[in-house]
Amino acid sequence: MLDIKQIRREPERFRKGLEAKNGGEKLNDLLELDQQRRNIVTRSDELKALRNRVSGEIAQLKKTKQSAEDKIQEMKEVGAGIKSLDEEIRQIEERLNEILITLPNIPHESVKIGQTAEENVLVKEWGQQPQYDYDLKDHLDLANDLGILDFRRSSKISGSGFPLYVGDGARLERAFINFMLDFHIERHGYKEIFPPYLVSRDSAFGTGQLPKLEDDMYLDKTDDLFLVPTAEIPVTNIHRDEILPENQLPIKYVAYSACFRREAGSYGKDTRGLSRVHQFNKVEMVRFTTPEVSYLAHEELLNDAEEILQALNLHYRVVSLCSGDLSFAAAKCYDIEIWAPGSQKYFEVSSVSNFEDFQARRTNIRYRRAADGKVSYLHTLNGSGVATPRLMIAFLETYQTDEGTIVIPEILQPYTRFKMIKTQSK
RNA sequence: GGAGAGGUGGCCGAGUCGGUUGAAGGCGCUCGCCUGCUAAGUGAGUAUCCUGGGAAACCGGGAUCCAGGGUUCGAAUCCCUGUCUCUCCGCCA
Repeated sequence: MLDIKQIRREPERFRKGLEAKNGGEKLNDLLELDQQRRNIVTRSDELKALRNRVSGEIAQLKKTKQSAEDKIQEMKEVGAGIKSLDEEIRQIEERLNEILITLPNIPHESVKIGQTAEENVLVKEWGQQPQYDYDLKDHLDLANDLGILDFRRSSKISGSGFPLYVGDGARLERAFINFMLDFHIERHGYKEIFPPYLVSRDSAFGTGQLPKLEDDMYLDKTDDLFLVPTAEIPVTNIHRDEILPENQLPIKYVAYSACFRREAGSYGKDTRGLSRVHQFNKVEMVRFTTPEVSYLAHEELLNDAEEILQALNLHYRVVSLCSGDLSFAAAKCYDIEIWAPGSQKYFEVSSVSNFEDFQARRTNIRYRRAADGKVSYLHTLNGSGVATPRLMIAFLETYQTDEGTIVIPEILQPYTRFKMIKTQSK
């Protein structure tokens, strides 16, 4: 959520920012409502001040057994006036809020202005596309032939888009998760969180999934709970409505969670095998920082995610999203795209975002500055570190042999407990 | 799922028959004083949000005692609904 006071102060800056993000033209309405609201609040507050004063007088009169009838009558009218003004305020605030909660965050100054993903900026590449002297399979053929992934049967269980890992495939998936968690905990100093997978409407609103992405989440209508599309939601909401002392910052959490996404309206796009699924596993890093250091933290976060792929020796590139491709809540975002040699494509495995105070405002997470004791909103950031399905794609395709088996790199072997994946016995 | 108890400031905890209670008291914390260090003692301060004024320090007004409604001139205090926590019973991985 954007700050109405800042908008009031520098409307043109916000107008530009919102336009860069293909955001609405509702700024004038917003400012008009804001002005109306403040006028009426002033009138209501004046009446309340009067009522408070006279009520005190009434109390005194009653104490000394004098009649207060005329004052009580007078205050009845004042009370009615307050009630109607407050009702007006309520209605204005409702309309104001409706606009405010749908305005996206505005991009950081370092973000390129652009419309679509076409205009994203390549920031760096790590390693290079590996070369092979034999024909490559894509991950789905590999996995089918090895018997480590069974979409035919999972569709029987749940429908399309739900992976069923089998045997060494299941173990490899679990190895990824544990490897990544340990890596971030031990090398990058994150605290591990194991969060709930169902979250309330408030929580999903807080991180910015609601109201825009309601249709992309699975909803338990009976209890009005959403299955998490990312651990970002529960983990960020850990500190909702809190004021943290500055010396506790930065806070660095890492969480594994299953993630659930309906992927509504994405038919036929990237749908082969694991590239786009309704349920997947992801290790997510979340940081809470002071505003001063959040962009430093953003770079660190990117680095933390990259190191996973470096440790696994997988080629990737990093792009900085242009303004139009940024998510609703993000001020800046890097995507890490991993190379899948069998598919001859890059796949997004991680999104590393700085939300500045946008989520903090929605979730009401603040901190108390050490210097002067003042309270302000902190900054939240998060990054996937990383999502497994596309990691699996790149991994299988990169480490395939000419016999269709998969070689496990040494660093992962303590987790898999095997060095190679061969065809599973049925 | 059934029955009951309860949600007050950073924490504990008091709030009488509704009336200067943003809220006693204590702890903690901050600044100062004092005692050669520590402990003890002592003085002051110690919520957030909205709004008006001011460059700012700050000053004025309003709101907030889980949330939302209601009763009332006036509610932390009464009524209703929701929500969360705890206890007991049932059920269950």
